[in-house]
Amino acid sequence: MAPLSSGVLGSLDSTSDRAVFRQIADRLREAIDKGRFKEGAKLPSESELVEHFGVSRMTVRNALSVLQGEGLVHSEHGKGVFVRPRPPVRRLASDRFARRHRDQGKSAFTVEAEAAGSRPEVDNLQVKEERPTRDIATRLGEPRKVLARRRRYLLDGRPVEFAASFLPLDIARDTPIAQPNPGPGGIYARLEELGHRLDHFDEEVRARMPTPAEVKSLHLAAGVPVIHLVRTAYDTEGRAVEVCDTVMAADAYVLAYQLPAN
Amino acid sequence: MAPLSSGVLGSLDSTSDRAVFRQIADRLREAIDKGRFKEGAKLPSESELVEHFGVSRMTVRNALSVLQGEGLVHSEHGKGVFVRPRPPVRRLASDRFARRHRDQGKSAFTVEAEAAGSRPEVDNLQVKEERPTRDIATRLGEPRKVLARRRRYLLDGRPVEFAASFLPLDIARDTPIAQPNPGPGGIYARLEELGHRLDHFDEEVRARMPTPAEVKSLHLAAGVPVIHLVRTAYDTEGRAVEVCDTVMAADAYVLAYQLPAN
DNA sequence: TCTGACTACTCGTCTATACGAGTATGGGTG
DNA sequence: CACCCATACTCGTATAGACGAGTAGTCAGA
Repeated sequence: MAPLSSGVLGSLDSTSDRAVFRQIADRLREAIDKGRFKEGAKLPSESELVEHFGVSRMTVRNALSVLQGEGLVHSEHGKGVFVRPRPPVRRLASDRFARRHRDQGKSAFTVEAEAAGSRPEVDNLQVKEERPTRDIATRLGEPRKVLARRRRYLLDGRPVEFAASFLPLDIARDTPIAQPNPGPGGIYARLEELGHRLDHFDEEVRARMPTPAEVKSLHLAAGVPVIHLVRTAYDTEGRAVEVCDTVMAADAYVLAYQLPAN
Repeated sequence: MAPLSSGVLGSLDSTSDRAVFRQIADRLREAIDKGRFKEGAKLPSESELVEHFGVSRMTVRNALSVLQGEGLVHSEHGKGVFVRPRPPVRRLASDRFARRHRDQGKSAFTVEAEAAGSRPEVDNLQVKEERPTRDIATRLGEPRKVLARRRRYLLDGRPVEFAASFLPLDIARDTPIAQPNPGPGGIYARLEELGHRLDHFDEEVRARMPTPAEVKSLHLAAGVPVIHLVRTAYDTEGRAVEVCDTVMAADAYVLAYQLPAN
């Protein structure tokens, strides 16, 4: 075990009443913030930190778990603890569903990802009829059944987003929307062809910690929240024609909106 | 110590290769999800769980820390571990800065909060001139100095949001905007009076775990992310006249946007 | 009646130890 | 040279114990 150069991490203040594991977490955080450990770099191993600070291993692990909870580091079994690299973020512009972007044969996700130099994939495609949840039913005007379209999006092999669209069955049944691939321009183009000219979208944005199922599905590291976005599409008659419920890995996204001032 | 009724929490599957502390966390999570422990209710104490599951205390604590990280529970020293209640959320509508909402004497925050039956407070008011950070300078068109207005918002005594506005000094110096209270309608009303008619806002929304400073300032519980919103205001000449950098407790907010479909 | 001490509970912190499982490396064997 | 395996490192899980500190209730004494 290589000795830890003492300059990189300070030592503890035994007179302080701050808990030892918090002091260790502070020192490591400072070192990361100051660039002494760069993105992706390996932190000293637990046993090195034990020796350096003269504490027990559980205390060191406690300190590291603080940093994990902050999303600063992640650990890899058998390898070490590493500074978590910031993944490239996908910018979602508020006009991404504007009619003028619906002319290509590819989905918005595919077009954007390729423009950004990433390799897009869509996964877990599932289309079926079902009973809506209370929330979805309320938003859609209480249809008895809905068409549900679920899919997972990946960038360069990494899952980043899980989306579920719900449409009243009387609109979507026996249309291209009920097909796995609804065709160029996506389901919004199909809705307009079916006479539901879109007027506007409502989007609700929340952030929270992921459920265990979301951790699994999106391969989320500790300390990464999710952005939960619920979009409702309205036609020109004021009817809600689709609700899209999306859960995104928060470290992979920034949402951009442009709002008029009047 | 009252015995724990065995029906509420299951027992462990010793044949499973799922870690014991994860199984305990699973059982507690299920019990919470099914409403067997309601919001604000006290979970069994650590020693009760130790006895019930026949494991060591550190294993129980490990399980509880999983639930803390998910934002499901919070612990209070000397009292117990409780199901985290969901605070009332504040809905931020995308038209909240529209001109028609700028006629009252009160700030948008105050008006909204009182309409929702909450007691609003503003805190830590600080107005000063300073050198902009790299990011702020870029967004504002590289002014040498800016006027910074910082404040913290509280609802019913709980801090929920921390906001910092930055304006180019050549716009804001020696105007009501440089006063602690800029007057009715806020700084946007003052900007328009000064001839900077507002055209639109750009908003960027991110979510992440809070820094230790944010945890302290917003009194955040473990497992609560923050929403980071950066809004840039543009006048009709296309000039960026203000950047507002806002950090919100994610469990207290939902952002609502309305987008045109064309 | 009020107050303060005592007690019994809560979670917080820390130590010491043990074993298991994943990863990387080097060296020996075929 | 290619492969396998031993080994030594990583982190993951779990035990048992100790003490500290915050909370709340009881009970005795002023």
